[in-house]
Amino acid sequence: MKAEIIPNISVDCVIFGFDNTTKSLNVLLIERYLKLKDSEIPAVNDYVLRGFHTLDNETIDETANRVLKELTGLDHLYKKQFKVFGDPNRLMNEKDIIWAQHEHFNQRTITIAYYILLPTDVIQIEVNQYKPKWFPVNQLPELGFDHRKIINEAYADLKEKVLYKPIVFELLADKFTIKDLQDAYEAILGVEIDNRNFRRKLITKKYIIALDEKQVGVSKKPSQLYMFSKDVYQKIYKESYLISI
Amino acid sequence: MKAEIIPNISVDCVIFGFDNTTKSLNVLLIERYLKLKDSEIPAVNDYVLRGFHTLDNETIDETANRVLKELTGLDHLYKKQFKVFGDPNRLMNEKDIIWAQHEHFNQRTITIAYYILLPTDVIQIEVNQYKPKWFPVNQLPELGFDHRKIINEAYADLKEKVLYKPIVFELLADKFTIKDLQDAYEAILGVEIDNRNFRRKLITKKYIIALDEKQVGVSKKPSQLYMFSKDVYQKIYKESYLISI
DNA sequence: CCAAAAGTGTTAAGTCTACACCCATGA
DNA sequence: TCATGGGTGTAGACTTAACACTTTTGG
Repeated sequence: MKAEIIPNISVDCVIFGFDNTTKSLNVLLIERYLKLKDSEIPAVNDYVLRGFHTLDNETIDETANRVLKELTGLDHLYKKQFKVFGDPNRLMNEKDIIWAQHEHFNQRTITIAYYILLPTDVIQIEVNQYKPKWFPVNQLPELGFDHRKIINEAYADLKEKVLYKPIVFELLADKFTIKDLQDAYEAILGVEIDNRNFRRKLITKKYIIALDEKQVGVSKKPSQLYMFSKDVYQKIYKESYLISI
Repeated sequence: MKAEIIPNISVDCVIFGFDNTTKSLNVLLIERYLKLKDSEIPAVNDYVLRGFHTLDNETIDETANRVLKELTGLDHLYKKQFKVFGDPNRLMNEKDIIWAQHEHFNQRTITIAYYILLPTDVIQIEVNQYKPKWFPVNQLPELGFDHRKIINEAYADLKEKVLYKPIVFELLADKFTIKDLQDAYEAILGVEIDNRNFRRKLITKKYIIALDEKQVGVSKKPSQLYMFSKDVYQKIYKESYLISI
């Protein structure tokens, strides 16, 4: 029995990648391109998030995993289901309608949106059949459907969560420097952070563990590498009820 | 053109009410009862959350509003869409199957879950046709479908959010005492809070405003009433980036 | 020896924790 | 005048913010 597509339920993934070199928080997008035969200029030519319709025998998380596997080749990425976009008119601008006719989907679809965190360099986008491209979250191209809204809401959620959950680490390699951490926070929050205070604060944390290793291949003083211990973190933060409204 | 039900998409609402008298965080549930003609004992007799299927011309939020209007008579309650429950086998235990046959819904349904915050005493449950009942969140009755799971996840989300967002106030009347606030936090978090430190901390906040009013009708020293100013809160917290992981 | 980024210290202000008694009121 | 819960103060530990220079390294 082959699994059937559920036509009105989809999953869209906002893949955030932190680029350590440019210190930029990026979003992975694929092109949406359509040229009708009677026209010179393309009828649709913009970017969208990758998404799939859910199959009738899979969970929502599994749908998200399929999207991720296809686009990144990876399993087990950090992913957060953050909101449903279900406005009846969400796919109703001109290009979306042209596209929907061409792709033969028509009825109202609600989409369950996830965001995903990873360091950009763990995936090789060149070899992917969908030709995905990274765009800085603050310089997005023209976007199809309601995907600009989805990305903006994902980003807002990320900005909030990053302040009180240890999710920055998902944007970095397993071994990172304190500067990397700071760069990631600065890129996400769009603020400058005092380097001395930041180091002091973070190095004191028990779950940020100095390794017996330094950076290699840099033409300057190589910096100390650290790792994040989820286990230690969870032990410490089992119950800490600091009300900080 | 009459709006049609979307058969595979529903909205379920976890209505949390804080009862100031018993100092208990409660959940509003309705009974699910079914007696088949050939049997003495009811085939189904448990409690569930109230939910509706989404109509094809309404947003998800509007579906949630319909649920709330019906169950509480109120609009404009604080509501948070927190998670989608879409496991293909989520309605597959014995009673759920009997119930589904009886109610003529069968196919896989995904439900978009909200939680709602209000003070229990703003609604009169006795007059409602569905005979809803409050249950302390820590003493839930037997629950149908996957609603125990939904409630538990709603509660977990609430516990987390209450620490860094000003949502406790949604559980209290517009005018409240500092003790009320403390009781609400204690009920939600299941901890005891030092009264002196709590008062000091909260009274200092600019957005917690002392009124020219005291409690009336209490047979002891009447306490000072306060209100929460959302405006002041938002002005203060426009951008405060304290990383507290 | 130079360029580049890593790494470091101090002070003052503010916040958190722990702890126990007096006070104002209505009955 | 009493019972009840409202309301208060302090000291020590800790955390934060603001601020600029020295050190280490590879090339």
